[in-house]
Amino acid sequence: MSNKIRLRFPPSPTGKIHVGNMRTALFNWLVAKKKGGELVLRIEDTDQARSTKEFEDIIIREMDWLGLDADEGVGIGGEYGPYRQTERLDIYQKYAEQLLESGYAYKCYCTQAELEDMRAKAKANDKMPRYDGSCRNLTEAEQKEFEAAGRTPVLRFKLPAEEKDVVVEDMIRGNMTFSTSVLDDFIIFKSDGMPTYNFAVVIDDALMKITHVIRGEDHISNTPKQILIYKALGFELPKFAHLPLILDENKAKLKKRGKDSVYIGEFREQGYLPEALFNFMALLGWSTGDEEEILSKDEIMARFEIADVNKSGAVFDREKLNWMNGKYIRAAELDRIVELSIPFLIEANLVSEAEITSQHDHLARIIDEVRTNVDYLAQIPAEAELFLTERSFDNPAEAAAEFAGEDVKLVFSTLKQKLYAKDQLTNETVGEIFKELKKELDVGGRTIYHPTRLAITGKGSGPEMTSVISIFGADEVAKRLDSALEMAK
RNA sequence: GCCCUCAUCGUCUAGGGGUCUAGGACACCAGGUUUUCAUCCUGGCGGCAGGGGUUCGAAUCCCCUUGAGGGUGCCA
Repeated sequence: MSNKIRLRFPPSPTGKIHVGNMRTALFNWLVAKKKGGELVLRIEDTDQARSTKEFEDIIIREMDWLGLDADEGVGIGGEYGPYRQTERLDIYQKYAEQLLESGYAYKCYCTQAELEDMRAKAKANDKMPRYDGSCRNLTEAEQKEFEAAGRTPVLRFKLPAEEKDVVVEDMIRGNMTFSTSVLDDFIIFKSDGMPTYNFAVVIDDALMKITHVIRGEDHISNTPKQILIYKALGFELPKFAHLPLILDENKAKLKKRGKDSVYIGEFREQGYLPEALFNFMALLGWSTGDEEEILSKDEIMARFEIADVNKSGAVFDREKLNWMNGKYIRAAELDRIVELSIPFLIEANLVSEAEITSQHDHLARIIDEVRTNVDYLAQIPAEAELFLTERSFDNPAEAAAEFAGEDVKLVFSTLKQKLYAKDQLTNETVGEIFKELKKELDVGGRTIYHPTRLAITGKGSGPEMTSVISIFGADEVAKRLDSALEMAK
């Protein structure tokens, strides 16, 4: 047995994983890896109505994409398994039994309707909804009676009379005190035979030897209940840290089944780079304190301290993510960006599957040119289109008028001639051509550039002319120049 | 309602009694580079929620108010 620290990421597979959950995974990963500890991936699937294998697969796939590798857990294995809660029922039952025997739990036969009634009444009287404890001291005869009536009991945790205040020590927030008077005899086993969240986490975290529990702020009020269970079972308490929430544009908690696409998969599909999302998520609720915000995984890991995490919620700012992702796209190896961009090009019907090998260098040249224009790779086709399709004018009549302008003919013919005079067209050589053109011809710069751009690309703006021309090559440029002149007639 | 938490530019944040006429990043605006767009560079706009204390001195400490968020489930 080592004294390695052990952390866990325990999502429930009840929806597609989004940045809120993933940021929690990220911080756990950071703390674990930084200190040479272990990260456990546990699947909390006790909500039978909503949990699906599909969502579980998505969680694993997206963690993998971001490089958040667990050391142990679902899909990996380990000595503290199984790691899916539905496969640990016998374990929960055993501890529930123990609680029942030691008097820390009791069976409750109240129906959902009765409980709802109780809640409604409490609300009407401006009281906090608390279970009234009606089943707390049922005799065996009474219990038999309920069972005979076909009622299936739940198990409730009996609040220990000796506990007055429960103090949660939090690595980020310091101490938080809860009076047991605001707690009630909460359910630990549902009538469907499943443990509740508050019960299962404690058993699992204790048995899996978790040393640090880092989770969202939305779990703060669960913590005192869990601490009571730890104590009742004689388990050692882990350290807790509650992260500030990631908020939507309305400053509300991100919803797992919400409408806004903050799902990790959507970022992947839109061509965000994992290291950009990683970097961005790390900066939600945490910062290095200095001015550089583009940080590698290693830098983040080296500088991350859980105690430095903020206490207040952070709004998810897509604009800033876009900026950061664009930075990463421009800084990345071209080959990688090309590989990642090709599917988008195929999807947009700009190239065929068959062409990608023969056209590879040409595509790479184009992608390299247009990457400066995009925030994410799904935007590549729109930018690359003009290089991969026939020319089309937004406004043919206006273009024709432009081509009919004074000196245009001269500019085009001189340009053509110079293009063929070079044995190679690169940004540099094309740049020289334009310099010569300006010097030799007595025309304004606008008369050179604007009609030329319009003739070649059909658009009024776009990538630099030197790139445009060197990408198209002399023949294609000449062809387009000629046909532009035809339009002017 | 009750419990808990939080509170610096529109957003993400630095700041932990004097060096703060509050620093950076995104966004926005302007200028430069590119005779275009974008990239890139420079500059600008913009904030300590309010009120009381404590102190020689408060963005920083305390209290109250206000606001926001979370919880209040046989969801996790």
